[in-house]
Amino acid sequence: MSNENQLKKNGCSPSHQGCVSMVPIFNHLDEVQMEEIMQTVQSYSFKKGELIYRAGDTSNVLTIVNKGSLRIYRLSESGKEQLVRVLKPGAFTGELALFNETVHENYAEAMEETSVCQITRESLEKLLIKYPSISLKILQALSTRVDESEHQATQFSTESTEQRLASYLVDLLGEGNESMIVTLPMTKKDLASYIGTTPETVSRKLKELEDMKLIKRISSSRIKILDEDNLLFL
Amino acid sequence: MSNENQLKKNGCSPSHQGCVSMVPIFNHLDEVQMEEIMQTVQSYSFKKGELIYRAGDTSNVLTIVNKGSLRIYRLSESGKEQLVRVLKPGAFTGELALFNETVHENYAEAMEETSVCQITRESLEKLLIKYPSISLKILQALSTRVDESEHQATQFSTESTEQRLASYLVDLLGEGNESMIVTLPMTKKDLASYIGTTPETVSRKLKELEDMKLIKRISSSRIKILDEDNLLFL
DNA sequence: CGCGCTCTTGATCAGGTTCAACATTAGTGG
DNA sequence: CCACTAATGTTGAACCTGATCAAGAGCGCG
Repeated sequence: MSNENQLKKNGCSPSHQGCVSMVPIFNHLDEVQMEEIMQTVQSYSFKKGELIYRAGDTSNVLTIVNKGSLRIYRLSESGKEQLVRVLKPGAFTGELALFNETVHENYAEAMEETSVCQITRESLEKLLIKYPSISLKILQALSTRVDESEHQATQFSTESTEQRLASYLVDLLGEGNESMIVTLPMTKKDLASYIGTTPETVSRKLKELEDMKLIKRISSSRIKILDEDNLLFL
Repeated sequence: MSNENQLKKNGCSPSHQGCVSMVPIFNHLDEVQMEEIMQTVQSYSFKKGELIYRAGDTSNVLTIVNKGSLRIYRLSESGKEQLVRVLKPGAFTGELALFNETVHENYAEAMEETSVCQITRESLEKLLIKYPSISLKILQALSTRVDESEHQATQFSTESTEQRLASYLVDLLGEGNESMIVTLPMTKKDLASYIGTTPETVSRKLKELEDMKLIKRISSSRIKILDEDNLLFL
């Protein structure tokens, strides 16, 4: 982590307790155990656009998002940027450099005012030995991420841009969203990067989907899904 | 796992010990511990083309390749197949269904006569609690896989087919291969699927690379790398 | 030996990128 | 709070990479 970005460094004070109890990899523990974990994590804040780490950095901490959101992106050999995922509160990153004692391969950037907790390799290893249930939670999270990432790679190589955009919108909708309205959680530029295309194409394809009466654009970032079935059926 | 595919089922007999001791997630343990693990795994064999599991199957085992190789592939929503990776001895699969208690999202198929060891969720959880170092090994392996998979997704979305093919060849070469000759570990058809293109395009691009004097085709599956630097520089 | 594959090569076609111009939005400072 | 600037977003036109279709060659396997 770049030192100039460490705006605030403080032990997790009681007022921050809510944060750790929200974290999926810890939230099965009881209050006493939670308190123990609080002692071992450090809390930091980042302003919009600041990097938590960059590719090539060494690191011995796991970073857990507390509030705000992080943009995880990669640069390809030829220098093009690809948005890999967006981390919301409760999600973590940095596991590659941590567990393999290597460098980061991606970049983590604050998308807004964001606070994170970090736990060092030593502390985490102690916790994993003391509470093996935590490793199961991390194993769960990582195998889900492998799945998501392979799914994304498969989509890139087998489906059209239109299909990828459509299924992204349906994913955003989730289960049981009565309003059928989704709010894009990122700029169109980032969305384009995420689904592996250009902003121009996103713009055109959204218009096409609207012309086909599959969606309706409410505002620049809000879209109403009119025909979920046919969106997936493209 | 499909029952009809369980050709051979036997506890790991001493003659199979070599197999488990080769497995990266266990090979840091001593002989006594290794013996304990042997008791908990089951060994199976599969003939070429047989499926170890398919998408949609539930499962409570982790599958570790012993001998031979497995083809892990996915089907996209539109039914197209994509080769996700090839497992060689020591590698494992099935972690998604195992740790998340959900179904498999991909298919595992024997590429040749292949033997695997399987360990159940219950046995594995007991081992993880008893030997936390095993979870660290699995966490390492999974975070490496997340990285590889994200790297692949990034290549799909940011690099040309030619670049992907070239960097695949360089990856195959690895470090310090004096002969500069790589042997394709799969058919051109699978290679095409793996790098996200068609067999026709693979054929054409290989020819282009040869015309550019970057590679030289020795035989159908053996290729000599003539200019590693410029292959990556494309 | 011959039937299936995979593999190669050619010709055509379409989806998506790129470049350029303009519109819109968001961010900044007076 | 408005005005100005920079960045994002939209639309059009030309171009190009790579997919598709088709036909033939090579290869492995029963």
